[in-house]
Amino acid sequence: MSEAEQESRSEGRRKLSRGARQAQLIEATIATLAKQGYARTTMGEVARTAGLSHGLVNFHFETKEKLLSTTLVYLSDEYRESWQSALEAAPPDAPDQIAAFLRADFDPKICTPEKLSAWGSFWGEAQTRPMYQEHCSANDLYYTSTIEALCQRMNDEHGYTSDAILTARVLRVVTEGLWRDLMSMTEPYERDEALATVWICAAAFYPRHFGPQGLLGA
Amino acid sequence: MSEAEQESRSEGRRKLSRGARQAQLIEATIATLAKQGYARTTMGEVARTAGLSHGLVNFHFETKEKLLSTTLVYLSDEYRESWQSALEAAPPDAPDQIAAFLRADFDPKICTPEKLSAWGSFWGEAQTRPMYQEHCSANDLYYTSTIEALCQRMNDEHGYTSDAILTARVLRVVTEGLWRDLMSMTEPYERDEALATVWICAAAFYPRHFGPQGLLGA
Amino acid sequence: MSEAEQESRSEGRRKLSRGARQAQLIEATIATLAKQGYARTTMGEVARTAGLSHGLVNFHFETKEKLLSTTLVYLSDEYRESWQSALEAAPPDAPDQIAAFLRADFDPKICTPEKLSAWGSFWGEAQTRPMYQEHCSANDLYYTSTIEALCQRMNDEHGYTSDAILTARVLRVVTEGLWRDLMSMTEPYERDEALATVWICAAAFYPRHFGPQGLLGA
Amino acid sequence: MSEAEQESRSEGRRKLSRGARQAQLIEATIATLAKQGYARTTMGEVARTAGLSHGLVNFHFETKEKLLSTTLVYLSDEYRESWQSALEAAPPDAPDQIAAFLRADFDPKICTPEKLSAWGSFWGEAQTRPMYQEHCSANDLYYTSTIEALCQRMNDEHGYTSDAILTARVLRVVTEGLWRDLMSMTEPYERDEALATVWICAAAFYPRHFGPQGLLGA
DNA sequence: GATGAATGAGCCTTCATTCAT
DNA sequence: GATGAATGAAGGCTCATTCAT
Repeated sequence: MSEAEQESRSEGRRKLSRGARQAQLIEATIATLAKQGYARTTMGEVARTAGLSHGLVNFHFETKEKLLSTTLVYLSDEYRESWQSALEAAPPDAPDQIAAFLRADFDPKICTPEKLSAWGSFWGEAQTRPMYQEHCSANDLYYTSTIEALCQRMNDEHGYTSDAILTARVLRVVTEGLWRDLMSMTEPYERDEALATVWICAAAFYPRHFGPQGLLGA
Repeated sequence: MSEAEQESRSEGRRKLSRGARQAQLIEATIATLAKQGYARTTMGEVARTAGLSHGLVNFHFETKEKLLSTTLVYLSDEYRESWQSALEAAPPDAPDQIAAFLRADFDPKICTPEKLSAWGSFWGEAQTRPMYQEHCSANDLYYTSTIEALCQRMNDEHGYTSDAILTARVLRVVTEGLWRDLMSMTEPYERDEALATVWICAAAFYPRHFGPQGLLGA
Repeated sequence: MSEAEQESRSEGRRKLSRGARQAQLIEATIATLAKQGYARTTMGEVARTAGLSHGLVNFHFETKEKLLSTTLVYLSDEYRESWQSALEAAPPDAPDQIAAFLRADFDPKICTPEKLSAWGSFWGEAQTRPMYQEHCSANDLYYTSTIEALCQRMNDEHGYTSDAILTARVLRVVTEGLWRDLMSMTEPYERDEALATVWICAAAFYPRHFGPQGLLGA
Repeated sequence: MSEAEQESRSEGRRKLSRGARQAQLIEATIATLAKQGYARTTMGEVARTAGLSHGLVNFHFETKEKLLSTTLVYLSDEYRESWQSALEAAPPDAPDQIAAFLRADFDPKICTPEKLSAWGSFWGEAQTRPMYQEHCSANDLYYTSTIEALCQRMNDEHGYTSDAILTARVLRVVTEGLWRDLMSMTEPYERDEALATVWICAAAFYPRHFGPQGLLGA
C-alpha cells in the first residue's frame, strides 16, 4: 500500500499493474464506506479518494457491484486469515485457542475504525444481503463451527457444562457488538477495553481459565 | 395501524388527521427500510408502500431527512417506553428487574424482523450517525445507565463481584448482536432461542439467580 | 400540437395533461431523429428540442427505449390509418384502389422530410430490428397483403397477367426507395416527381389503366 | 480475408503490413455494423471482432470517423468495381448491359447479408450523410448516369418510349428496396427471388427483351 | 389537504482518445 | 508496431424537491 499511496500522492498518472491498482481501489472503497456510508459511497467518491479518474474504477471493476463485492471478499478473507493464523500460532489446548481467537478479533490490523465501519455498511444495508450471503457465508460458517468446536472441547476436556452452541454464539455476538460500539460511538473506549469486556464474558463462562486466578487472566 | 390500513385500502383520499397520516407514513418508512435497505429507500417507494401520492410525503415531512429522523425517533421512543413499562411492571428487586429488561428486548412487539431491519439500516449507515446521536443518544444513555445501575445492585445487594460497567455492556451488546442475527440470517433461530442465549449469558454472571437452580431459571 | 407549441415557446412551465406532453415529446423525438440520426438522438436532445427538462422525458416514458418504440408505433399507426382511409374514400375498383394507395404514400401529411428521416433511422439501425418487428410487423403484413390482393384483382378482373406477389413487391419497394431518395438527397426532387415515378412503374405493369391513355393517367 | 483470419486465429501478434491490418479492421467494422448497428459499433467491439487490441485500431485509423469513412469507401468502391467489370464483360448491346447491371447488383459477393446491413447503417444514420456525400456521391452519380444512358439507348436503339430518367430511377430504387428487404426481414426470400423481382420490373418496361419471350427472359 | 407534473443535481456506465511501456 | 492502462466527456436514469392545480 505504501507504494501505491506514495504513487497517488505524487503523480497518479503513472501506470500500475492491474493488481496494484485494484488493491489501491479496494483501500479507497473501504475508506469511502467508512467516511460516507454505503448510500453515499459513489464511484466518483472512491475515485477521488484514490486520486484517480472515475473511468479507471470502471475499467478495473466494470460495475459498482463488483467493486463492492470484491471489497467485501477482501475484508472477509483478510479476517479469516487473521484468526486462522492466530489459532495456528497458539498452543493447541482449547483455552489457549479461545484466547487466541478473542485476541485476534481485536488485533490492531483487523480492528481499525475504517474497516469496522466498512463492515457495518455491509451489515446494515439490506440490499447487500444476497452479496454478503454469496461471498461471506462460507467464512462465517467456518468461524462459527470453529468456535463451537472449541466451546465443546472446553466442556469435554476441562469440565465445563454450558451449552456449547449458545456459549459460542454469545462469544461471537459480544465481539460483533463491541465492534459496533467501536465503530459508532463518538468517543469509543479503547480496543483494550473492548478486549477486556469480551474477556470477562469468557471468564463468566470459563472462570477457572479466564478468571482472575486463571493462567489466562488478563 | 389497522385504521390507517383500512383507510388506504378503501379510499386513500379521505382526509386524515395529521397524526394518523404521519403514523401511516412512518410505518411505511420502516417497511421500506426493512425491504429495500437505506440506500434504496426513496420517497416514492415510501409513498407507494403507504398507498399515497408522492407529494403527500413531502407535505407532511418536508424533507427526506425529517421523515427518516422522525422514524428513528419513533423507533427509539417506542423501544424506551417498552422496557420502561416492563421495569415498572416487574418486582423492584434487581434480578427481577434485569429479567424484565432482557424479556422486554425480545418482546414480540419490539423484536419484529421489520423493525430490527430498520434499526440495522440506521446503525450501518455512517451518514446517519449525527442524526442518530442527536435523536437517540439520550435514550441510549438512559438505557445504559439503567442497566449499569442494576448490575451494580446485583453486586451490592446480592453478593456478586463482576465489574458492573463491563457486565452491563456485555448484556447490551449480546442483545444487539442477537438482534443482528435475527435480522440478517436467512434462516434465523426463533426469538425464544435468542432470549435463551442472552439468558445463559446472564446466568454465567449471576448463576444463583439466572442459573438452572435460580428462581428465574428459564 | 399548436397549443403545445405555443405553450413551449412561451412558458414551458405550465402543466399539461399526460397525453398532450407525450404527443409533444413524440414530435420532438421525430424531429431529433431526423436532425441528428439515431445514434445522436439522446434524451437530452429530445428534451432540448421540446424545450423541457430531461427529467420530464423519463417521467413520461421511463426509458429511452420506450420513448423510441412509442414514437415508432405512432409513425406506423399514422401511416396505416392514412392509407386505410384513402382506400375507404376511393372507388372500390382495383385500379382506383391502387391509385389511392400510391397517392396516399406520397401524401403531404405522411411524406414529410422529418418523418421520412425518422423512418430511415429505424430501418437502418440493426439494434432496432426487434423493436420494429414487435411493433410494426402487423401493420407491414397488413400493408403487403392488401396490395397483393389488389394486384391479384388486377389480374382476375382486368385481364393482366403479371405475378401478383412480385408486382406488389415492386410497387412497395419503389415507394420505399423513393422515400429514401427524398430523405437522403441533398437536393431531392419534389414529392410530385416521386409520385410520377411510381406511377410510370404502375403504368408499366398496368398500361391500360395507369398509362397515358388510361383514365388514371397522371 | 483468409489470410487475415488465419493470422488472427494463430497469433495475432505477428506484425502485419499496414494494408493487411487495415483490411482486417475494415472487415471487422463491416461485421460489427451488421451485428450491432451503427449506434453500438464501438472501437472496442471492432477490435474484439478483429481479435486485436483496442489501441491498434486507433493506431491505424486515428479516429472512429476515419475508420467508418474508410469502410464506406471500401464498400462503395467494391460495389462500383463490381458493376463496372460486369458491364465490361457483357456484350455492348443495351439490353445485355442492363441485364448485366441487374445481375451484378445481386452478385453473391456484393449482396451478402453483412454488407447489406452495413450499407443500411450508413443510409439510415443521418449523421453520416455528409460523410456519405463526400465519399460516395461520385460513385452514385456515375451509377445513375450509366443506367440512365442505358435506358436512353433502350429508347433510341430498341424502340421503347418510357421516360429514361424515371425508368432508370425505378430500376435503381427497386434494387435498393430489395436489398432492404434482404437485410431487414427475419426470413427474407432468396437472392434469386430478389433478382427475379427486379427482372419482372425490367420486363414491364422492356417486354420484348426481358419478358418471357425475350432472349433475356429468366 | 392531496395530486402528480416538472425540474435539475448527481449517479453509474460507456466509450473515443491518449500515451507510457 | 502493439498493448492496455488511464482520462474525461457524455448518455441514461433516479430521485429529492417544488409547485400549479
